[in-house]
Amino acid sequence: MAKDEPTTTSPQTYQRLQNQLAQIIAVTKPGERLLAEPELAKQMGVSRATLREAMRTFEGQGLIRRRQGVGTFVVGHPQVIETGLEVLQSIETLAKRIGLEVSMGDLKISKIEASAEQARSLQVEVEAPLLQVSRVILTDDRPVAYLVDILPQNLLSQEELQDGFNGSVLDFLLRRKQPALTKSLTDIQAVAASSSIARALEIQRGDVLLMFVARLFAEDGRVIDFSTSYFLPGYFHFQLVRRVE
Amino acid sequence: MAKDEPTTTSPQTYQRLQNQLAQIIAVTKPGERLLAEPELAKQMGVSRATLREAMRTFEGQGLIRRRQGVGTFVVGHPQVIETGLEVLQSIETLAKRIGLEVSMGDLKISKIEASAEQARSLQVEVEAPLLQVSRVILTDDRPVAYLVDILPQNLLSQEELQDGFNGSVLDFLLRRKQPALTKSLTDIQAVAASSSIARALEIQRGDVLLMFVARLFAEDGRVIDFSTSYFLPGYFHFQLVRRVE
DNA sequence: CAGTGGTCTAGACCACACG
DNA sequence: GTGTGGTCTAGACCACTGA
Repeated sequence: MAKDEPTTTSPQTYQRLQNQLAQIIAVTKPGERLLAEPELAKQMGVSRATLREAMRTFEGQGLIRRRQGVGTFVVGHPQVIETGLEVLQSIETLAKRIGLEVSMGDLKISKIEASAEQARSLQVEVEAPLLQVSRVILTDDRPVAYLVDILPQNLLSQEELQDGFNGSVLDFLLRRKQPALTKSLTDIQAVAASSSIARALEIQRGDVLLMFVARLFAEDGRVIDFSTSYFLPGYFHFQLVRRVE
Repeated sequence: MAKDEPTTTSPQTYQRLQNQLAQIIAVTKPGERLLAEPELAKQMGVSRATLREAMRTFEGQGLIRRRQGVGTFVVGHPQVIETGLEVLQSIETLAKRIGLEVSMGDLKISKIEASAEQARSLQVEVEAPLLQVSRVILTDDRPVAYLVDILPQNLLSQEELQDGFNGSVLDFLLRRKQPALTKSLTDIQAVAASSSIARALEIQRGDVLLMFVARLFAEDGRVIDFSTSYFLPGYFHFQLVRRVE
């Protein structure tokens, strides 16, 4: 194991704190609340800022969940959504396959005009009419993914989405069979949560997220859907077989 | 585009700051230094803590680079290493293919004993002798990836690595042809940089990183190498074709 | 050595959830 | 209202770099 080799004489305060916090979290039952930050900071003999810094780690691992106006809670070990990346599947399909219950929250469907980037990705003109579908995936009342689909309005009207829409644009398109889909070209990145996404996922701004940016292609080569997906670490295991040649 | 809809009356200070900072960075030539933090904070009328918070974004995007004891510098737009994920290739090979110069820094080769996790991943006994090879990839003197390979000592001795070793364990194994490699099973995650990794990559603790955890398999099914790779966002574009079925 | 970023403090005010 | 987490301040000290 690679060790931290501090060139300083004593460990940083936040590292000491992290150990103490790990203890506290370990002995706290899932669902229970931690002491309020000012109180906890006082007990541990540090300022609130330092305490919060130490807490970031655990928030990032999904071990605690902080809710403004309510408190900080210990989270039980969640069930992980494990999947290969070779085949494009909706989160809903994935979850169903492993017997995990997921629900959708915060569904927003809005008409927008193509920005320069969107126009390029979707192979349409700038300011072309687009439909934007955004939603949050929850498991056990916990937001774990934030998904945004953007597609030309002529491919999917707001009205069509009313009946039998489970939230997944992909599932909807697959069920409709028209146009026929072939593949998705996905870009994989790591990003820090912006304020709006942090709010949607009930995490802190700056927290780490895995992001997929994908273009979905039809048989005729058209781009049908431009999607951006944000995943909380710890709740998903994306795997991939890479060939050696 | 989804807008931030602040329920509050005025935007947060750090958001205003980010706009101002974006301006400053835009008009500063790559390689030039920004004003010192206390000075900059004073000019912008905020505390240093708030300024630093606003700077995190740009650090994460690789637009600025902070070096303790030296200063904060504007970074020119780097060349992106773009690649599909289907085929396992070393960073060195990738870079060469697109004509990008990379160098290796901070090479460490050490003998360790298998931890429980490592033993499981490599299919060996706990405390079995392992070789750990860690290194940093630099382009243009900028650390962009931190790579750790762990493999059984009987597969690769410290001595063997002396001659013609470019840093890539994968390239070395491929060149040796024995044992024959078949595939890599890779797990994709997003993580926050720990103190030690932040130091190696010259970023801030907590900054966002893309992480690959991979097991490399030989023809006979043995696990030859257990590797962990950390990538700075902005310097790599990992792409993937996902099948629809 | 002087000047930089890295960390920490004590305190304050705000936005939010809930009764 | 009360109590929570979210943000911000002014100041301090430390660790690091390079002259």
